[in-house]
Amino acid sequence: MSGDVSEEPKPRRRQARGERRIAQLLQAAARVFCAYGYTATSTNAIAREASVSPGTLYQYFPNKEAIAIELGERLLHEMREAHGQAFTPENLALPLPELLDVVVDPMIAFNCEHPVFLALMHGSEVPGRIAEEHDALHASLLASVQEVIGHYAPALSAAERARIAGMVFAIFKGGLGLVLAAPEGAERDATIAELKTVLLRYLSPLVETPATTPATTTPVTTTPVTTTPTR
Amino acid sequence: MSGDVSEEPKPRRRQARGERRIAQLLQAAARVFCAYGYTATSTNAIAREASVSPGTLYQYFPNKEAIAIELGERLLHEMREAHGQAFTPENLALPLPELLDVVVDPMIAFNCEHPVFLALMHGSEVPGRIAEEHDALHASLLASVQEVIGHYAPALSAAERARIAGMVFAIFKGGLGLVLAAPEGAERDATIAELKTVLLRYLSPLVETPATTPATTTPVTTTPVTTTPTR
DNA sequence: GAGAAACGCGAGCGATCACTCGTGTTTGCC
DNA sequence: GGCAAACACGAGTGATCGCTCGCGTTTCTC
Repeated sequence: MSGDVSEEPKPRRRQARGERRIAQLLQAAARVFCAYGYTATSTNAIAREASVSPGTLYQYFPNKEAIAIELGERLLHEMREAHGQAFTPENLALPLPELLDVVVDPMIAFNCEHPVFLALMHGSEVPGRIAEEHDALHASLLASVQEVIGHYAPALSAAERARIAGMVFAIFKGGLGLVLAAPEGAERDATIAELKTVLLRYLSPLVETPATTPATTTPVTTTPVTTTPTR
Repeated sequence: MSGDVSEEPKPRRRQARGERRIAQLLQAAARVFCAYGYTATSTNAIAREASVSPGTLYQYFPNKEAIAIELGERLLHEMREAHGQAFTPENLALPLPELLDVVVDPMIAFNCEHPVFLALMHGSEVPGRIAEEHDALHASLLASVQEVIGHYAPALSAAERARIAGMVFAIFKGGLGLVLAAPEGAERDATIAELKTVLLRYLSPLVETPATTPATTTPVTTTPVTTTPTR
Protein backbone atom coordinates (compact mmCIF):
# COMPACT_ATOMS: atom_id res chain seq x y z
CA MET A 1 0.00 0.00 0.00
CA SER A 2 0.88 3.72 -0.24
CA GLY A 3 2.93 3.33 -3.40
CA ASP A 4 0.46 5.30 -5.48
CA VAL A 5 2.14 8.28 -7.06
CA SER A 6 -0.86 9.32 -9.19
CA GLU A 7 -4.26 10.05 -7.69
CA GLU A 8 -5.93 8.02 -10.45
CA PRO A 9 -6.49 4.36 -9.64
CA LYS A 10 -6.97 3.62 -13.33
CA PRO A 11 -4.73 5.82 -15.47
CA ARG A 12 -5.81 3.91 -18.56
CA ARG A 13 -4.74 5.78 -21.68
CA ARG A 14 -7.60 6.11 -24.15
CA GLN A 15 -7.10 6.55 -27.85
CA ALA A 16 -9.50 8.56 -30.00
CA ARG A 17 -10.85 5.27 -31.29
CA GLY A 18 -11.71 4.22 -27.77
CA GLU A 19 -13.63 7.38 -27.04
CA ARG A 20 -15.56 6.88 -30.24
CA ARG A 21 -16.39 3.31 -29.26
CA ILE A 22 -17.61 4.45 -25.85
CA ALA A 23 -19.95 7.01 -27.39
CA GLN A 24 -21.13 4.43 -29.90
CA LEU A 25 -21.79 1.89 -27.16
CA LEU A 26 -23.67 4.41 -25.02
CA GLN A 27 -25.83 5.40 -27.97
CA ALA A 28 -26.62 1.77 -28.65
CA ALA A 29 -27.32 1.17 -24.96
CA ALA A 30 -29.68 4.14 -24.89
CA ARG A 31 -31.64 2.73 -27.82
CA VAL A 32 -31.93 -0.75 -26.34
CA PHE A 33 -32.64 0.43 -22.78
CA CYS A 34 -35.35 2.66 -24.19
CA ALA A 35 -36.91 -0.19 -26.13
CA TYR A 36 -36.76 -3.03 -23.60
CA GLY A 37 -35.86 -1.51 -20.24
CA TYR A 38 -32.70 -2.02 -18.22
CA THR A 39 -33.16 -5.50 -16.78
CA ALA A 40 -34.56 -6.98 -19.98
CA THR A 41 -31.58 -5.68 -21.96
CA SER A 42 -28.63 -8.06 -22.27
CA THR A 43 -25.10 -6.81 -22.62
CA ASN A 44 -24.76 -8.95 -25.73
CA ALA A 45 -27.75 -7.11 -27.19
CA ILE A 46 -26.06 -3.78 -26.54
CA ALA A 47 -22.88 -5.02 -28.20
CA ARG A 48 -24.89 -6.33 -31.16
CA GLU A 49 -26.75 -3.01 -31.49
CA ALA A 50 -23.39 -1.26 -31.55
CA SER A 51 -22.00 -3.81 -34.07
CA VAL A 52 -19.31 -4.77 -31.61
CA SER A 53 -18.28 -7.98 -29.89
CA PRO A 54 -19.14 -8.57 -26.21
CA GLY A 55 -15.46 -8.57 -25.38
CA THR A 56 -15.04 -5.09 -26.81
CA LEU A 57 -17.93 -3.83 -24.70
CA TYR A 58 -16.26 -5.12 -21.56
CA GLN A 59 -13.03 -3.38 -22.45
CA TYR A 60 -14.74 -0.06 -21.74
CA PHE A 61 -17.26 -0.97 -19.06
CA PRO A 62 -16.57 -3.26 -16.08
CA ASN A 63 -20.16 -4.47 -15.99
CA LYS A 64 -23.69 -3.87 -17.20
CA GLU A 65 -24.54 -1.46 -14.41
CA ALA A 66 -21.58 0.77 -15.29
CA ILE A 67 -23.07 1.32 -18.75
CA ALA A 68 -26.29 2.64 -17.31
CA ILE A 69 -24.42 4.71 -14.74
CA GLU A 70 -22.18 6.34 -17.32
CA LEU A 71 -25.18 6.97 -19.55
CA GLY A 72 -27.09 8.49 -16.66
CA GLU A 73 -24.19 10.68 -15.60
CA ARG A 74 -23.67 12.01 -19.11
CA LEU A 75 -27.37 12.79 -19.44
CA LEU A 76 -27.40 14.48 -16.06
CA HIS A 77 -24.37 16.53 -16.99
CA GLU A 78 -25.84 17.52 -20.32
CA MET A 79 -29.09 18.46 -18.64
CA ARG A 80 -27.43 20.71 -16.09
CA GLU A 81 -25.24 22.26 -18.77
CA ALA A 82 -28.00 22.83 -21.28
CA HIS A 83 -30.26 24.88 -19.04
CA GLY A 84 -28.60 25.10 -15.65
CA GLN A 85 -31.08 25.02 -12.84
CA ALA A 86 -33.63 27.23 -14.66
CA PHE A 87 -34.35 28.68 -11.23
CA THR A 88 -32.24 31.80 -11.57
CA PRO A 89 -33.07 34.90 -9.48
CA GLU A 90 -34.34 36.89 -12.42
CA ASN A 91 -36.73 34.07 -13.29
CA LEU A 92 -38.13 34.22 -9.79
CA ALA A 93 -39.40 37.74 -10.54
CA LEU A 94 -41.41 36.48 -13.50
CA PRO A 95 -45.17 36.08 -13.23
CA LEU A 96 -46.35 32.49 -12.91
CA PRO A 97 -47.22 31.71 -16.55
CA GLU A 98 -43.85 32.93 -17.79
CA LEU A 99 -42.05 31.09 -15.03
CA LEU A 100 -43.82 27.90 -16.07
CA ASP A 101 -42.65 28.42 -19.63
CA VAL A 102 -39.09 29.00 -18.57
CA VAL A 103 -38.98 25.93 -16.32
CA VAL A 104 -41.19 23.46 -18.15
CA ASP A 105 -40.19 24.00 -21.76
CA PRO A 106 -36.49 23.12 -21.52
CA MET A 107 -37.30 20.16 -19.27
CA ILE A 108 -39.76 18.82 -21.82
CA ALA A 109 -37.38 19.46 -24.68
CA PHE A 110 -34.58 17.59 -22.94
CA ASN A 111 -36.73 14.56 -22.27
CA CYS A 112 -38.03 14.56 -25.82
CA GLU A 113 -34.48 14.51 -27.10
CA HIS A 114 -33.37 11.84 -24.63
CA PRO A 115 -36.29 9.50 -23.95
CA VAL A 116 -33.89 7.06 -22.31
CA PHE A 117 -33.58 9.51 -19.44
CA LEU A 118 -37.11 8.82 -18.27
CA ALA A 119 -36.68 5.11 -18.91
CA LEU A 120 -33.61 5.00 -16.66
CA MET A 121 -34.84 7.35 -13.95
CA HIS A 122 -38.34 6.01 -13.86
CA GLY A 123 -38.04 2.28 -13.55
CA SER A 124 -37.97 0.56 -10.19
CA GLU A 125 -36.00 -2.14 -11.96
CA VAL A 126 -32.75 -0.24 -12.12
CA PRO A 127 -30.05 -1.30 -9.66
CA GLY A 128 -28.99 0.69 -6.65
CA ARG A 129 -26.54 3.18 -8.10
CA ILE A 130 -28.89 4.64 -10.71
CA ALA A 131 -31.67 4.86 -8.16
CA GLU A 132 -29.35 6.88 -5.92
CA GLU A 133 -28.62 9.33 -8.72
CA HIS A 134 -32.30 9.53 -9.43
CA ASP A 135 -33.10 10.22 -5.79
CA ALA A 136 -30.42 12.90 -5.64
CA LEU A 137 -31.75 14.61 -8.76
CA HIS A 138 -35.27 14.27 -7.46
CA ALA A 139 -34.38 15.85 -4.14
CA SER A 140 -32.47 18.65 -5.87
CA LEU A 141 -35.33 19.52 -8.19
CA LEU A 142 -37.80 19.21 -5.34
CA ALA A 143 -35.78 21.66 -3.27
CA SER A 144 -35.75 24.12 -6.15
CA VAL A 145 -39.49 23.82 -6.61
CA GLN A 146 -39.98 24.30 -2.89
CA GLU A 147 -37.85 27.41 -2.98
CA VAL A 148 -39.86 28.88 -5.83
CA ILE A 149 -43.12 28.07 -4.07
CA GLY A 150 -41.81 29.65 -0.90
CA HIS A 151 -40.98 32.76 -2.88
CA TYR A 152 -44.41 32.96 -4.47
CA ALA A 153 -46.38 32.02 -1.37
CA PRO A 154 -44.30 32.79 1.73
CA ALA A 155 -47.25 32.23 4.06
CA LEU A 156 -47.23 28.47 3.55
CA SER A 157 -45.93 26.13 6.22
CA ALA A 158 -42.95 23.94 5.43
CA ALA A 159 -45.12 20.82 5.31
CA GLU A 160 -47.54 22.43 2.88
CA ARG A 161 -44.72 23.67 0.72
CA ALA A 162 -43.19 20.21 0.60
CA ARG A 163 -46.51 18.62 -0.25
CA ILE A 164 -47.25 21.10 -3.00
CA ALA A 165 -43.76 20.75 -4.45
CA GLY A 166 -44.13 16.98 -4.50
CA MET A 167 -47.49 17.29 -6.20
CA VAL A 168 -46.12 19.69 -8.79
CA PHE A 169 -43.35 17.23 -9.51
CA ALA A 170 -45.75 14.30 -9.78
CA ILE A 171 -47.99 16.27 -12.13
CA PHE A 172 -45.02 17.16 -14.29
CA LYS A 173 -43.83 13.57 -14.40
CA GLY A 174 -47.25 12.32 -15.41
CA GLY A 175 -47.63 15.06 -17.98
CA LEU A 176 -44.19 14.34 -19.32
CA GLY A 177 -45.24 10.78 -20.00
CA LEU A 178 -48.26 12.04 -21.89
CA VAL A 179 -46.14 14.45 -23.90
CA LEU A 180 -43.67 11.73 -24.89
CA ALA A 181 -46.52 9.42 -25.81
CA ALA A 182 -48.12 12.05 -28.04
CA PRO A 183 -47.01 12.21 -31.67
CA GLU A 184 -44.67 15.05 -32.44
CA GLY A 185 -46.25 18.17 -33.85
CA ALA A 186 -49.46 19.96 -33.01
CA GLU A 187 -50.73 17.24 -30.71
CA ARG A 188 -47.61 17.27 -28.61
CA ASP A 189 -47.64 21.05 -28.42
CA ALA A 190 -51.25 20.97 -27.29
CA THR A 191 -50.40 18.43 -24.59
CA ILE A 192 -47.57 20.63 -23.37
CA ALA A 193 -49.92 23.60 -23.23
CA GLU A 194 -52.43 21.51 -21.31
CA LEU A 195 -49.79 20.49 -18.79
CA LYS A 196 -48.93 24.13 -18.23
CA THR A 197 -52.62 24.89 -17.78
CA VAL A 198 -52.84 22.26 -15.06
CA LEU A 199 -49.87 23.66 -13.19
CA LEU A 200 -51.06 27.23 -13.63
CA ARG A 201 -54.53 26.51 -12.30
CA TYR A 202 -53.10 24.53 -9.42
CA LEU A 203 -50.58 27.16 -8.39
CA SER A 204 -52.47 30.36 -9.22
CA PRO A 205 -54.51 30.42 -6.00
CA LEU A 206 -51.28 30.25 -4.03
CA VAL A 207 -49.78 33.53 -5.23
CA GLU A 208 -51.14 36.30 -3.07
CA THR A 209 -50.91 39.10 -5.68
CA PRO A 210 -48.97 41.43 -3.35
CA ALA A 211 -50.14 44.48 -5.32
CA THR A 212 -46.57 45.15 -6.44
CA THR A 213 -47.59 44.08 -9.93
CA PRO A 214 -50.98 45.65 -10.72
CA ALA A 215 -52.50 43.54 -13.50
CA THR A 216 -49.84 41.09 -14.64
CA THR A 217 -51.65 37.95 -13.54
CA THR A 218 -53.78 36.83 -16.45
CA PRO A 219 -57.17 35.60 -15.19
CA VAL A 220 -56.82 31.93 -16.11
CA THR A 221 -57.32 31.85 -19.82
CA THR A 222 -59.91 29.25 -20.67
CA THR A 223 -57.73 26.76 -22.54
CA PRO A 224 -56.58 28.77 -25.55
CA VAL A 225 -55.48 25.60 -27.31
CA THR A 226 -57.68 24.66 -30.22
CA THR A 227 -56.21 25.54 -33.57
CA THR A 228 -52.77 24.27 -34.51
CA PRO A 229 -50.27 27.01 -33.71
CA THR A 230 -46.92 27.73 -35.40
CA ARG A 231 -46.36 24.88 -37.80
CA MET B 1 -59.72 -34.55 -32.55
CA SER B 2 -63.51 -34.06 -32.20
CA GLY B 3 -63.82 -36.39 -29.24
CA ASP B 4 -64.46 -33.55 -26.79
CA VAL B 5 -67.72 -34.06 -24.96
CA SER B 6 -67.20 -31.19 -22.50
CA GLU B 7 -66.61 -27.62 -23.66
CA GLU B 8 -63.67 -27.28 -21.27
CA PRO B 9 -60.29 -28.07 -22.78
CA LYS B 10 -58.91 -28.61 -19.25
CA PRO B 11 -61.59 -30.21 -17.05
CA ARG B 12 -59.04 -30.54 -14.27
CA ARG B 13 -60.85 -31.29 -11.01
CA ARG B 14 -59.60 -29.02 -8.21
CA GLN B 15 -59.78 -30.00 -4.58
CA ALA B 16 -60.24 -27.42 -1.83
CA ARG B 17 -56.56 -27.83 -1.03
CA GLY B 18 -55.67 -26.82 -4.58
CA GLU B 19 -57.75 -23.65 -4.45
CA ARG B 20 -56.06 -22.74 -1.19
CA ARG B 21 -52.64 -23.29 -2.73
CA ILE B 22 -53.53 -21.09 -5.68
CA ALA B 23 -54.61 -18.25 -3.39
CA GLN B 24 -51.50 -18.74 -1.29
CA LEU B 25 -49.27 -18.66 -4.37
CA LEU B 26 -50.95 -15.53 -5.72
CA GLN B 27 -50.54 -13.77 -2.39
CA ALA B 28 -46.87 -14.69 -2.33
CA ALA B 29 -46.46 -13.58 -5.94
CA ALA B 30 -48.11 -10.24 -5.14
CA ARG B 31 -45.63 -9.64 -2.32
CA VAL B 32 -42.57 -10.53 -4.40
CA PHE B 33 -43.74 -8.71 -7.55
CA CYS B 34 -44.38 -5.66 -5.40
CA ALA B 35 -40.92 -5.82 -3.85
CA TYR B 36 -38.75 -6.62 -6.87
CA GLY B 37 -40.92 -6.13 -9.97
CA TYR B 38 -42.07 -8.75 -12.44
CA THR B 39 -38.93 -9.47 -14.46
CA ALA B 40 -36.63 -9.47 -11.45
CA THR B 41 -38.86 -11.98 -9.65
CA SER B 42 -37.97 -15.66 -10.18
CA THR B 43 -40.59 -18.37 -10.05
CA ASN B 44 -38.48 -20.16 -7.47
CA ALA B 45 -38.64 -17.01 -5.32
CA ILE B 46 -42.42 -17.03 -5.52
CA ALA B 47 -42.50 -20.69 -4.54
CA ARG B 48 -40.10 -20.03 -1.66
CA GLU B 49 -42.21 -17.07 -0.47
CA ALA B 50 -45.23 -19.37 -0.48
CA SER B 51 -43.25 -22.14 1.30
CA VAL B 52 -43.87 -24.45 -1.63
CA SER B 53 -41.65 -26.33 -4.05
CA PRO B 54 -41.19 -25.10 -7.63
CA GLY B 55 -42.91 -28.24 -8.90
CA THR B 56 -46.02 -27.45 -6.89
CA LEU B 57 -46.14 -23.96 -8.36
CA TYR B 58 -46.09 -25.36 -11.87
CA GLN B 59 -48.94 -27.71 -11.07
CA TYR B 60 -51.24 -24.68 -10.92
CA PHE B 61 -49.64 -22.28 -13.39
CA PRO B 62 -48.26 -23.22 -16.81
CA ASN B 63 -45.62 -20.49 -16.68
CA LYS B 64 -44.48 -17.33 -14.95
CA GLU B 65 -46.60 -15.04 -17.09
CA ALA B 66 -49.77 -16.95 -16.17
CA ILE B 67 -49.20 -16.10 -12.52
CA ALA B 68 -49.13 -12.38 -13.25
CA ILE B 69 -52.10 -12.70 -15.59
CA GLU B 70 -54.23 -14.56 -13.05
CA LEU B 71 -53.22 -12.06 -10.38
CA GLY B 72 -54.08 -9.14 -12.65
CA GLU B 73 -57.42 -10.62 -13.63
CA ARG B 74 -58.42 -11.26 -10.03
CA LEU B 75 -57.46 -7.72 -9.07
CA LEU B 76 -59.37 -6.31 -12.02
CA HIS B 77 -62.40 -8.36 -11.10
CA GLU B 78 -62.22 -7.32 -7.47
CA MET B 79 -61.85 -3.70 -8.50
CA ARG B 80 -64.88 -3.74 -10.75
CA GLU B 81 -66.91 -5.59 -8.12
CA ALA B 82 -65.88 -3.40 -5.19
CA HIS B 83 -66.96 -0.09 -6.67
CA GLY B 84 -68.33 -0.81 -10.12
CA GLN B 85 -67.52 1.92 -12.54
CA ALA B 86 -68.17 4.68 -9.98
CA PHE B 87 -69.59 6.63 -12.91
CA THR B 88 -73.25 5.94 -12.21
CA PRO B 89 -75.91 8.37 -13.53
CA GLU B 90 -76.76 9.73 -10.10
CA ASN B 91 -73.10 10.52 -9.51
CA LEU B 92 -73.06 12.54 -12.71
CA ALA B 93 -75.53 14.95 -11.11
CA LEU B 94 -73.14 15.62 -8.23
CA PRO B 95 -71.21 18.87 -8.06
CA LEU B 96 -67.54 18.52 -8.95
CA PRO B 97 -66.01 18.26 -5.45
CA GLU B 98 -68.38 15.48 -4.45
CA LEU B 99 -67.89 13.69 -7.74
CA LEU B 100 -64.15 13.77 -7.15
CA ASP B 101 -64.65 12.21 -3.72
CA VAL B 102 -66.86 9.48 -5.11
CA VAL B 103 -64.48 8.60 -7.92
CA VAL B 104 -61.08 9.21 -6.37
CA ASP B 105 -61.52 7.79 -2.89
CA PRO B 106 -62.39 4.18 -3.80
CA MET B 107 -59.69 4.18 -6.46
CA ILE B 108 -57.09 5.30 -3.93
CA ALA B 109 -58.35 2.85 -1.33
CA PHE B 110 -58.12 -0.05 -3.76
CA ASN B 111 -54.57 0.77 -4.77
CA CYS B 112 -53.55 1.20 -1.14
CA GLU B 113 -54.89 -2.24 -0.36
CA HIS B 114 -53.32 -3.80 -3.44
CA PRO B 115 -50.07 -2.01 -4.20
CA VAL B 116 -49.12 -4.81 -6.57
CA PHE B 117 -51.79 -3.51 -8.94
CA LEU B 118 -49.78 -0.41 -9.74
CA ALA B 119 -46.58 -2.44 -9.90
CA LEU B 120 -48.11 -4.77 -12.51
CA MET B 121 -50.00 -2.17 -14.52
CA HIS B 122 -47.27 0.42 -14.42
CA GLY B 123 -44.11 -1.33 -15.47
CA SER B 124 -43.03 -1.38 -19.08
CA GLU B 125 -41.25 -4.60 -18.16
CA VAL B 126 -44.36 -6.77 -18.05
CA PRO B 127 -44.88 -9.12 -21.00
CA GLY B 128 -47.51 -8.65 -23.66
CA ARG B 129 -50.62 -10.10 -22.06
CA ILE B 130 -50.58 -7.92 -18.95
CA ALA B 131 -49.87 -4.86 -21.04
CA GLU B 132 -52.96 -5.65 -23.11
CA GLU B 133 -55.12 -5.86 -20.00
CA HIS B 134 -53.61 -2.63 -18.82
CA ASP B 135 -54.33 -0.91 -22.10
CA ALA B 136 -57.91 -2.18 -22.05
CA LEU B 137 -58.47 -0.91 -18.52
CA HIS B 138 -56.78 2.36 -19.39
CA ALA B 139 -59.02 2.87 -22.41
CA SER B 140 -62.11 1.94 -20.41
CA LEU B 141 -61.35 4.38 -17.62
CA LEU B 142 -60.37 7.04 -20.12
CA ALA B 143 -63.70 6.66 -21.89
CA SER B 144 -65.53 7.04 -18.60
CA VAL B 145 -63.59 10.16 -17.73
CA GLN B 146 -64.28 11.55 -21.18
CA GLU B 147 -67.98 10.88 -20.73
CA VAL B 148 -68.04 12.70 -17.42
CA ILE B 149 -66.14 15.63 -18.86
CA GLY B 150 -68.52 15.74 -21.78
CA HIS B 151 -71.40 15.88 -19.33
CA TYR B 152 -69.88 18.68 -17.29
CA ALA B 153 -68.58 20.69 -20.23
CA PRO B 154 -70.55 19.78 -23.37
CA ALA B 155 -69.09 22.68 -25.34
CA LEU B 156 -65.67 21.03 -25.63
CA SER B 157 -64.50 19.46 -28.86
CA ALA B 158 -63.74 15.75 -28.93
CA ALA B 159 -60.02 16.41 -29.17
CA GLU B 160 -60.07 18.71 -26.18
CA ARG B 161 -62.12 16.25 -24.18
CA ALA B 162 -59.69 13.47 -24.99
CA ARG B 163 -56.74 15.62 -24.06
CA ILE B 164 -58.26 16.71 -20.78
CA ALA B 165 -59.27 13.16 -19.90
CA GLY B 166 -55.75 11.94 -20.56
CA MET B 167 -54.35 14.72 -18.43
CA VAL B 168 -56.74 13.94 -15.59
CA PHE B 169 -55.67 10.33 -15.76
CA ALA B 170 -51.99 11.21 -15.78
CA ILE B 171 -52.45 13.54 -12.81
CA PHE B 172 -54.27 10.82 -10.92
CA LYS B 173 -51.59 8.28 -11.69
CA GLY B 174 -48.84 10.59 -10.52
CA GLY B 175 -50.78 11.55 -7.42
CA LEU B 176 -51.48 7.91 -6.70
CA GLY B 177 -47.75 7.25 -6.64
CA LEU B 178 -47.32 10.08 -4.15
CA VAL B 179 -50.13 8.77 -1.99
CA LEU B 180 -48.67 5.26 -1.91
CA ALA B 181 -45.24 6.67 -1.11
CA ALA B 182 -46.59 8.71 1.80
CA PRO B 183 -46.75 7.04 5.22
CA GLU B 184 -50.21 5.94 6.24
CA GLY B 185 -52.11 8.34 8.46
CA ALA B 186 -52.42 12.08 8.41
CA GLU B 187 -49.73 12.59 5.78
CA ARG B 188 -51.39 10.24 3.33
CA ASP B 189 -54.78 11.86 3.93
CA ALA B 190 -53.26 15.26 3.29
CA THR B 191 -51.72 14.03 0.05
CA ILE B 192 -55.07 12.65 -1.07
CA ALA B 193 -56.71 15.99 -0.29
CA GLU B 194 -54.00 17.76 -2.26
CA LEU B 195 -54.57 15.50 -5.25
CA LYS B 196 -58.26 16.34 -5.17
CA THR B 197 -57.38 20.02 -4.97
CA VAL B 198 -55.29 19.70 -8.12
CA LEU B 199 -58.07 18.00 -10.03
CA LEU B 200 -60.68 20.43 -8.72
CA ARG B 201 -58.70 23.50 -9.71
CA TYR B 202 -57.94 22.00 -13.09
CA LEU B 203 -61.51 21.03 -13.88
CA SER B 204 -63.44 23.84 -12.18
CA PRO B 205 -63.01 26.36 -15.03
CA LEU B 206 -64.54 23.80 -17.39
CA VAL B 207 -67.94 23.52 -15.74
CA GLU B 208 -70.11 26.31 -17.02
CA THR B 209 -72.27 26.68 -13.85
CA PRO B 210 -75.60 26.35 -15.71
CA ALA B 211 -77.42 28.13 -12.86
CA THR B 212 -79.29 24.94 -11.99
CA THR B 213 -77.35 24.76 -8.73
CA PRO B 214 -77.19 28.25 -7.22
CA ALA B 215 -74.30 28.16 -4.77
CA THR B 216 -73.10 24.57 -4.54
CA THR B 217 -69.67 25.16 -6.03
CA THR B 218 -67.38 25.92 -3.13
CA PRO B 219 -65.01 28.76 -4.06
CA VAL B 220 -61.78 26.73 -4.07
CA THR B 221 -60.93 26.27 -0.43
CA THR B 222 -57.40 27.43 0.17
CA THR B 223 -55.88 24.10 1.18
CA PRO B 224 -57.58 23.39 4.52
CA VAL B 225 -54.93 20.84 5.44
CA THR B 226 -52.63 21.92 8.23
CA THR B 227 -53.34 20.31 11.57
CA THR B 228 -53.43 16.53 11.82
CA PRO B 229 -57.07 15.44 11.61
CA THR B 230 -58.72 12.30 12.98
CA ARG B 231 -56.10 10.23 14.75
C1' DG C 1 10.84 -0.51 -38.06
C1' DA C 2 10.40 -2.38 -33.46
C1' DG C 3 8.32 -2.73 -29.12
C1' DA C 4 4.43 -1.68 -26.18
C1' DA C 5 -0.07 -0.84 -25.30
C1' DA C 6 -4.70 -0.08 -26.62
C1' DC C 7 -8.13 -2.23 -29.39
C1' DG C 8 -11.02 -6.03 -31.12
C1' DC C 9 -12.74 -10.53 -31.31
C1' DG C 10 -15.87 -14.64 -30.17
C1' DA C 11 -15.89 -19.08 -28.09
C1' DG C 12 -16.84 -20.34 -23.71
C1' DC C 13 -17.32 -20.32 -18.39
C1' DG C 14 -20.11 -20.34 -14.20
C1' DA C 15 -24.44 -18.85 -12.46
C1' DT C 16 -29.14 -18.35 -12.74
C1' DC C 17 -33.45 -18.75 -14.82
C1' DA C 18 -37.97 -20.92 -16.25
C1' DC C 19 -39.57 -25.16 -16.24
C1' DT C 20 -39.84 -30.76 -16.10
C1' DC C 21 -40.12 -35.35 -14.35
C1' DG C 22 -40.02 -39.38 -11.61
C1' DT C 23 -41.55 -40.55 -7.32
C1' DG C 24 -43.95 -40.47 -3.06
C1' DT C 25 -48.18 -38.68 -0.31
C1' DT C 26 -52.93 -37.22 0.48
C1' DT C 27 -57.73 -37.12 -0.74
C1' DG C 28 -62.30 -38.38 -2.73
C1' DC C 29 -65.19 -42.12 -4.06
C1' DC C 30 -66.94 -47.01 -4.14
C1' DG D 1 -59.95 -51.01 2.52
C1' DG D 2 -58.73 -50.11 -2.22
C1' DC D 3 -58.09 -47.52 -6.25
C1' DA D 4 -57.49 -43.48 -9.07
C1' DA D 5 -56.55 -38.88 -9.24
C1' DA D 6 -55.04 -34.68 -7.32
C1' DC D 7 -51.29 -32.92 -4.67
C1' DA D 8 -46.43 -32.24 -3.29
C1' DC D 9 -41.69 -32.63 -3.82
C1' DG D 10 -36.80 -31.21 -5.37
C1' DA D 11 -33.07 -32.62 -8.08
C1' DG D 12 -32.29 -31.85 -12.66
C1' DT D 13 -32.49 -29.88 -17.84
C1' DG D 14 -31.70 -26.77 -21.45
C1' DA D 15 -31.37 -22.02 -22.39
C1' DT D 16 -29.72 -17.57 -21.48
C1' DC D 17 -27.23 -14.20 -19.02
C1' DG D 18 -23.23 -11.46 -17.42
C1' DC D 19 -18.76 -11.72 -18.06
C1' DT D 20 -13.72 -13.73 -19.12
C1' DC D 21 -9.71 -15.09 -21.66
C1' DG D 22 -6.49 -15.99 -25.12
C1' DC D 23 -5.02 -14.33 -29.23
C1' DG D 24 -4.78 -11.51 -33.37
C1' DT D 25 -4.86 -6.41 -35.13
C1' DT D 26 -4.21 -1.48 -35.02
C1' DT D 27 -2.10 2.56 -33.24
C1' DC D 28 1.24 5.25 -30.61
C1' DT D 29 6.06 6.23 -29.39
C1' DC D 30 10.85 6.17 -30.11
